[in-house]
Amino acid sequence: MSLKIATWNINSVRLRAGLVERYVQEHQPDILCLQETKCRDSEFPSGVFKSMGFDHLAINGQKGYHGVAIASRLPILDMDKRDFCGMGDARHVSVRVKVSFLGEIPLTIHNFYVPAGGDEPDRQINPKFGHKLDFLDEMTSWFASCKLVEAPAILVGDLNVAPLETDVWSHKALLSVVSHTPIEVAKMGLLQKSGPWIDAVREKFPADQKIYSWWSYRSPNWEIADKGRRLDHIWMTPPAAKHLQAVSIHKAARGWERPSDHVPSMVSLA
DNA sequence: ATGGTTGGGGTCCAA
Repeated sequence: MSLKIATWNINSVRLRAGLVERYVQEHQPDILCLQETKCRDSEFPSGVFKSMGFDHLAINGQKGYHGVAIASRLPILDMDKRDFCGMGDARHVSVRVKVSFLGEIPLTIHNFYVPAGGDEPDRQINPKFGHKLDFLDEMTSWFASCKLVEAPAILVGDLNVAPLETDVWSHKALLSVVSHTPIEVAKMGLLQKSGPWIDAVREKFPADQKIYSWWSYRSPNWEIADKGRRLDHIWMTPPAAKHLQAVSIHKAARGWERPSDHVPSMVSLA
């Protein structure tokens, strides 16, 4: 009686379908949420997922950029997607699944790919940064209007914000680097209150511990230099968080052949 | 302070 849910920015699901197979074999998630699938729905390698036992897929893709998907061993009762900021980007998909130990109300899973926000942390000169801030604001107001608190829900994905000092290799060096600026951290804080959402990863890895889920491709010595950031998150409403058993971040996947720059994060519920 | 790498689609943009 347990459920394992994982999230992974795969940076092209077609190119890395083999790495997904390896991850699934080694860690056996029941539900796998992917970001940056980078292909149209018709191009999604559904056969690979079906052959691994993920009979139920909710896909929101687009050509070339972004794209999210949820692969599930459990039946998907229904799926939804929302076009945050009305730009036509495929950055959200959600499903509901029945989980016996969570009771009668289905579990809702939201999978997000929040905009990276470009290089310059100033919306006047960098519209991509403005888009990121607006996206976070819209998530906050949308969840605030959902009245989530009594239902079991999980929010996962590449949120492209590392909120804590221990979510980055150097708090000081990254204060003006997009992903760790005070305005992004403040907006993420408001988003967390909108559930309220509990940061499941930090339930098991206390805030005094450094932990990362992403290492840039631009660092040839990613492991030695270890200039990582925790951009990928798993959050839960209290009725789901009650059942949290374990959290793991699979750093080894960053060292696999032709890796994604992100590694998978997983929670076990029981 | 700077430049470093990757993927997709096509000779450049987003990350």
